[in-house]
Amino acid sequence: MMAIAMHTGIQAGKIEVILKAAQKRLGLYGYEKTTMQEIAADISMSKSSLYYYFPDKESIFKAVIEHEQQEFSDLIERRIAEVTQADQMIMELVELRHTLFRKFLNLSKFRLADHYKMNPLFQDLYSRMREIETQILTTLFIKGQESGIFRFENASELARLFSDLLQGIRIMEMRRMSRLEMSAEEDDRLIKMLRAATTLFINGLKYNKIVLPIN
Amino acid sequence: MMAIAMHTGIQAGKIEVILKAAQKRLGLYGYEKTTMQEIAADISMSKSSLYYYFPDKESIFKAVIEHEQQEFSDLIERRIAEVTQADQMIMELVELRHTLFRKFLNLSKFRLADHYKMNPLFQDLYSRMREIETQILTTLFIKGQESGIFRFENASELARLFSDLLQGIRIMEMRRMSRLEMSAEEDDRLIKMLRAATTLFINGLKYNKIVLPIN
DNA sequence: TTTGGACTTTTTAAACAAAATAGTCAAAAA
DNA sequence: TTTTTGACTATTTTGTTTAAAAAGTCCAAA
Repeated sequence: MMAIAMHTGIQAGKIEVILKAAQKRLGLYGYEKTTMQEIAADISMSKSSLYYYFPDKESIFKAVIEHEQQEFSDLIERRIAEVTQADQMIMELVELRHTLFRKFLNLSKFRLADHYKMNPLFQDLYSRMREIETQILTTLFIKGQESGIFRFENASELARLFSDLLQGIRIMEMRRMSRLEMSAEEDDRLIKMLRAATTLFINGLKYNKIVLPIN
Repeated sequence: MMAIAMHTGIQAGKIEVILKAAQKRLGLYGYEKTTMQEIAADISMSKSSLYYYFPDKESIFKAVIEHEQQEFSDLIERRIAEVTQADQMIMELVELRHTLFRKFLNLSKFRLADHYKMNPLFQDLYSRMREIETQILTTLFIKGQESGIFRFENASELARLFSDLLQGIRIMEMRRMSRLEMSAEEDDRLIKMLRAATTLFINGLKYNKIVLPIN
């Protein structure tokens, strides 16, 4: 989005209008059930005009999701700065991450059935988000280690393990759910599971005297 | 298999021959790529004869897998009896479970891509296996609690959390793998991750003074 | 620089035919 | 009476064709 705007000198206003319309359609019908025609009609434009601002359909939705993602990263950074202890920061991260998870679930109608064969587009963005998460976790683990509350080797491996483990809980819990949506109770249950796992994980790290056998 | 044998008085010998042939084909080509014709040909029988011993294709493969499953349960029981401490038993369970996981992976060519849309048949058996695992874990957690090393509430919820978490690690790790098989290094990495998670989990339980917020 | 109408190309959907496979049955063999 | 088989039917999968929908292009006009 920025790249396009920069090398062609297109006004950002129109782009935002397009993205907003795309986001709305994405939330209501999902990627595949939204046509360029419809987006154009929503904002009283011709389809061709969309192609003036974006090279293809994918780019539009990519921009929409990247925007969400950026907002998340910023939020995390701000919130985490408010806390000083590593273990509290980790817990905070888990909470925020879950909020985003729920949001994405609504946003693009991620059902678990779609989850795997999700458009490569989403796959990419999704995995990038997990990279960001792992990155943040790594720094938090190191912070905890430096302040003397955690003991372990290889922070990034540990971060990945933790991230996988949380993702695993999400997937497992979703498999048990009614296929089409997540109820408030199911959501509540999921976040409780995540909290419990996090508590245990952090506790395990705190009092652990042995070197973990990863790598 | 037993049910059929019982109410019709069929000799068990033939049934075992069929199951052995089916198991071989299952390992080589998987469920969908194995035809009744082929199984029959392998043991110089006509297809119709298979239907004398089994009501349908599914039943044959169901019997094959149930057999594996039973062997696993028995093995677990024997091995666990050899250890006295709950935490060691849990670790032992994780190791054995991984062995079975690897075996199934080969046996029925479970790729992660198939994993979700796996035949309902396997879905059932698979989830039953996880039930067994959770059951065993529950008793082990209670045992640990009684001997005073663990502190928590609701053992069965805890067991499910742990079981999910391990399954999640498996899934996540497999997603990163080369699609068609699991190499020795990948297998090694996976079991190390599982061990690390288990160690942390157990440690978290051991020194945990807080009540976990599940339920 | 931006837009829209006419156009081409690619993807998806539907309908149908052909092939492969699961499953049935009655008669023959053991 | 139990077991086996070949000939049969039913169901599922695969492939092909065609029509429709949607993506994407291009150029002249605003």
